[in-house]
Amino acid sequence: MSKISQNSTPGVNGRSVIHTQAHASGLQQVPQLVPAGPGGGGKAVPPSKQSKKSSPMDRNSDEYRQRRERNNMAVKKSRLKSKQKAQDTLQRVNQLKEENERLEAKIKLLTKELSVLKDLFLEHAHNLADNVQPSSTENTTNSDNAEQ
Amino acid sequence: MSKISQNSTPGVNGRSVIHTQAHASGLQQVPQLVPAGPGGGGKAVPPSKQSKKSSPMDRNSDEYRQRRERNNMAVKKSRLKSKQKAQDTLQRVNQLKEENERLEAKIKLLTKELSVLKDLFLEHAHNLADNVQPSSTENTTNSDNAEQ
DNA sequence: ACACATTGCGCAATGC
DNA sequence: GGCATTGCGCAATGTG
Repeated sequence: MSKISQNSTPGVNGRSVIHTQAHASGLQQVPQLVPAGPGGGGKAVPPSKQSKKSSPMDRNSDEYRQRRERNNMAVKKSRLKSKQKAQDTLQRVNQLKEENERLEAKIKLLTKELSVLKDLFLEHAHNLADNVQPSSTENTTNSDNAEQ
Repeated sequence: MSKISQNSTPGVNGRSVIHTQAHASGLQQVPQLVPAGPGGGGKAVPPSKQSKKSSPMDRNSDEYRQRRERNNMAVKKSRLKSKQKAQDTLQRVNQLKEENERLEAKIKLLTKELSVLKDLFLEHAHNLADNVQPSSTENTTNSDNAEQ
């Protein structure tokens, strides 16, 4: 399933995306294209409000580019980590399932052992009862266990 | 290696992003903005090569936009599902952990019970060996059962 | 050919 | 100011 892709070019400084703002609230109007030409100044903030601090953050600036690249790395890292964790969790499930089975088996064994011993015990009691005197305390010495 | 498309198109009014293509590879190129009004002359594909089948798929076309929107929905859905699954898995872990503890407790109990019974038997054996008859010191013949 | 599903990736907002 | 997370859209690819 799925493969990966070739990565971004290392040394190449690839300005690529324009991505007009449209984030945050999902919807957005104002097409607002930022010419952002190579030498073009990023001074194209819409008249609505050029808030955002006080600088539209030129998408050309080296600093911007650097920040982006760094963030991209961080994102990649974070996602990798996340994926790893998910996988670990999945593994943990299997592990627990296995252990569960083990325990269940052990319980079964112990239960059986117990049952045998109890039976022996009962038998013995009966013998005693038959041999010795039929006292009045040995009659309903029954204790059956019914586990689920 | 590397290459593929590269075009740009305006984000146009209702739409949101511009995204000057740069996927798959570290391409770049000037943002090539095109006014691209609603019906605007979007034809902005650079002369480099409009390979890709035979249609650069205008980012303005309604069809393109429709496809995008649909895909966005699908993506959202898929991610939600994925997240849900992850959460379920996490829950499963807790569930299993709980059950594990339960089982472990049960084992402890059974083990103890077994031990008691065994001791009882041992005592008996001793009595027999010593030839001691069951005088009237039977008091530990008590059976306590406390299972759940 | 076609529609939806997945997935890698970059951007931007936000958390810390 | 900086990395970490997260929602989101795009495009490539997978699947039926």
